Amino acid sequence: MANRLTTKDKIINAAERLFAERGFSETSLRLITNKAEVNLASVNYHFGSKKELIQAVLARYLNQFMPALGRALEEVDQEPDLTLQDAFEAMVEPLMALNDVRQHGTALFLQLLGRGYIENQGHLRWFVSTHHGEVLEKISELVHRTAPHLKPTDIFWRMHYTLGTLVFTMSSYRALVDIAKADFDQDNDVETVLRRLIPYMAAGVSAPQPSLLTVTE
Amino acid sequence: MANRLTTKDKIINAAERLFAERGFSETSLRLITNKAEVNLASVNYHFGSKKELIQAVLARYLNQFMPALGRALEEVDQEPDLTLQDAFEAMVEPLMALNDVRQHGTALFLQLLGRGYIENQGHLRWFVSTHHGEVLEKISELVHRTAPHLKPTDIFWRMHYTLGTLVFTMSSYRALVDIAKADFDQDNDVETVLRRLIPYMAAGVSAPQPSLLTVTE
DNA sequence: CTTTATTTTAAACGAACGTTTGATTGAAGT
DNA sequence: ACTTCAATCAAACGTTCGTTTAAAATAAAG
Repeated sequence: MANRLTTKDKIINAAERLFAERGFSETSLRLITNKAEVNLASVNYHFGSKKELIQAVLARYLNQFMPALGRALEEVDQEPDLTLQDAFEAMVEPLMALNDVRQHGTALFLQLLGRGYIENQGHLRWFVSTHHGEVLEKISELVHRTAPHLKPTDIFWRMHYTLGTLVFTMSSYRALVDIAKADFDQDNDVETVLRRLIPYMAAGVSAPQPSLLTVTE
Repeated sequence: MANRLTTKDKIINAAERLFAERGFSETSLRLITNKAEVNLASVNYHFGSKKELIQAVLARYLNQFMPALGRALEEVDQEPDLTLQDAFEAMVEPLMALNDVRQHGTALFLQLLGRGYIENQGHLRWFVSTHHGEVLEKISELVHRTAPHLKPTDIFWRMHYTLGTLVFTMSSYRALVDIAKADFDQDNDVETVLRRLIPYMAAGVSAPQPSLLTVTE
């Protein structure tokens, strides 16, 4: 009957759920420690500060996901006639694998990612691009290969559009799934929501980009 | 030399800038009233509460934008062979018109919209759909007309993807424009950023949607 | 000018927050 | 058995927050 989880794990498990649901600054340490059934002071004892707890929560997923994504992209890069659709689909499995590290891990990670990007202006963007820059490079490379009509600057913008689509959708994940159920009687799990996104993102990224300078009338 | 702005306007002008930059809950009334050079208590005197101030900030833009967007959509609806690209381009002018109501109004509005959607789970989503439901209906209708291969549920999802693309891009507006300048020596104003988005969104929304149920392999 | 509303002001309120403290516990090492 | 040390705990600390109060200042009305 005893709880085999360490205090540190109980904290991080409760924290990520609440962070994903309510955002970082809207989630107090008192709420986390109540939910985790540990003492308030144990957060600062085990993690140092709230900020370091947030980083630990994000790092647990990033450290698993980014290398796995890198490997999946290398693999799909061998494919001779690769489409952008294929490249995006290759990202689903590493994302879904996060469900092994933790129940609802995929949804939690994407929600946390969205929260992190929006809440703290540019901080997470910097962290990801410096700690996992090679993976981002690889994605650019694959996009360039499968959509050679795009200039590097177009690829830059469209990767950010795609990130926006992904994290905004996932940060509203619960609400959207509930509406889809109520209005269309349609059930959606995480993987369905992800796969539903792919045609949109692939078509968007590879769309022709007309010059913006010649447009007046 | 005298300041002709009322206290109420000074508050709302300072508040929207800070809300857009830092988010609602990260912006204290003390910060707003310092920036606006008014007394702390005047917020509660003129607006009642912080929550009502947030609503007033958003309402000022929504009440101008939504009717203008509605008119623009009605107009473009007359067009016999309308494309989705045209429909999206029709939204640019109402958005840019927000620069008249306030300097940098377009960027501010889109940033505020993004903050509102993400920060308070579902509250703004409910407000917009109940107060401006006809305009959203009109958009769905136009999408259905220009992309008749999509089911209503597909349109629902893709409208939210598009909203995500738009508000995420605009909430990172400053950072993205700066990176584009540094890495590609490319200058972008708000309208350029908006128009650059359109091919992506139009291609994404009108992409074919394969069935998700048959996929198992 | 006097009286009445309206607006502005300084000050304080109570609540919630992240963090620190210092005592207490319980297992490991000798 | 005694010591050591990491872990837990209740309690408090100092800040910051949104909001309220009641007096002072200003504008409007008679």
